[in-house]
Amino acid sequence: MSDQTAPTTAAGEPPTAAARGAESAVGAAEPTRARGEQTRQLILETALRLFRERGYAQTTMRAIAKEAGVAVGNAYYYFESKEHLIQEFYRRTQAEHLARAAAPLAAETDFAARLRAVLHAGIDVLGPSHAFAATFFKTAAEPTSPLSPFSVQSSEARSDAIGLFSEVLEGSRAKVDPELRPDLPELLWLAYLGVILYWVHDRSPGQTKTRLLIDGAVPLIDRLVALSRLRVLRPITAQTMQLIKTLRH
Amino acid sequence: MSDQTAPTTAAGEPPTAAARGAESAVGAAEPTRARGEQTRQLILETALRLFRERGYAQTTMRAIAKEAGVAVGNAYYYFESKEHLIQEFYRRTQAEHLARAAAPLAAETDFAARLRAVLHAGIDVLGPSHAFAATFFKTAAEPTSPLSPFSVQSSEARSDAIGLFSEVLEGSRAKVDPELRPDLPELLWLAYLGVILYWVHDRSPGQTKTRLLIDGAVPLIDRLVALSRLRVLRPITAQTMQLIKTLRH
DNA sequence: ACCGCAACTTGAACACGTTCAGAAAGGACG
DNA sequence: CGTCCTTTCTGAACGTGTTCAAGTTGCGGT
Repeated sequence: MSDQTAPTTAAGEPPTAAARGAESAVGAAEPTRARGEQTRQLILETALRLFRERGYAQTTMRAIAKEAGVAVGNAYYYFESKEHLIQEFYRRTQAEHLARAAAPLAAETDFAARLRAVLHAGIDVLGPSHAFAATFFKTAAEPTSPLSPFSVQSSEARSDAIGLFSEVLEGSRAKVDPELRPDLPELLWLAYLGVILYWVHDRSPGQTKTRLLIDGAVPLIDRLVALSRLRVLRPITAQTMQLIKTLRH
Repeated sequence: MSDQTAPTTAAGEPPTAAARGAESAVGAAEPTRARGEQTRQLILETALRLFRERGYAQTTMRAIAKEAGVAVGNAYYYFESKEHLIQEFYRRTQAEHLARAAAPLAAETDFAARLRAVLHAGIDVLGPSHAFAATFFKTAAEPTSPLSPFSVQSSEARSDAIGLFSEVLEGSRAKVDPELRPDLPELLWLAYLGVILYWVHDRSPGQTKTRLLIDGAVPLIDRLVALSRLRVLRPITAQTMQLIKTLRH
């Protein structure tokens, strides 16, 4: 990205921006990404850095703008609100989670081991951000927020995540009650949300307790899944599945 | 402040304030309740009314003060922050929950029926506030918030709530694995928190789905509790209890 | 009556997230 | 070049929660 024989349209700057093209008309409120792509990135990078350095609440929009060398209003041109800067954080976190989970998923076939690896990978990624992430995860808990994992806006991220747990299941040699199987990935995702919820509240140094939670819960889930085919438990399994179907939208 | 014949001490105003007395020195940051008790009540009543009428976010501190006929600063003399007004809402809700649960608990001895009644009573109390309660329950999800159900500040409310579920269990003729029994009330309370979490996100009219959740989950819990004594499940029970003990502070 | 002190009350001022009317900066077309 | 239009950018201004130095009030002691 340093040479100057850059062809046709190039000013030689946006190397990544080349990979645009397929601007799917999802129809969100975002400005049609073009010249300002660089500015957008600059603001985003600055914001995330400051969040990490000072915490979310302690980072003012004015500080972000100043540090990025733009006016406050400009930040609002690219991001609807301070919260929407977080959304980008989620996106990155999610992407890295997928990336880190890839290796163990390729290597392992045992269901419990796969699940355990994916859960740990998630916390691995989140880990360094615990201090500031915890303070805004509350926003995600608000039902009306677009950041809620159940919201329409995050449906893409959600299905990505659920897809990850689908792969956990499919790549394994676990035997699962056929009635349970189609819904299990979503349940595992819910369990993952539970882990995150615990992680957010986890005050132990290095959040080691969350690790214990994962290591403790995975065998239980594994056994429960196996037992779901047992005669004594079949009715409970069926009943549970029935309830879940009722409660889902 | 208009007439001048004001006699010695009496303006004839504080009839309720007479019932003070036992000012237990808990030593919180609250101002020593005395003359201002009336003002405090006035502000609180006004605030809760406005919350209900306009919603939490739409109610400004200025509006509360104006409506109550005091200065903004005065509201902050009695309540540390806008959020602390919510805390009072919790307290009342909790008290009414206890009150409403009393009757069914006195009448019923079946564990499932008792649990079901208590859960429904909770939602009964919360019901009318769904519109505005949902918007600030997020605050409770924040780990650092004093409103968090896990915080030190709400330990009294917490133990009250857990006590309610203790009574659910003790007043029943349920047979429970002795290893599980001492911790079951807390687990039931956690389940109740889960119900509330669902309720907050419940968009169905009248939150009927939450009712379905209760009616569906109670039999499952009931059966699970019963099964906990079963041979096949004993190891799982034990393992689960072990995990929970590890994870608790 | 007066003093002194603590309880209470005030409203201007602060910092923050957000909005908005308007500049600047490109670029396409003549 | 000039004209027009869209994209990008600006900073003052608004409404909010919260703070604070300064006032007022009521009461016990003299």
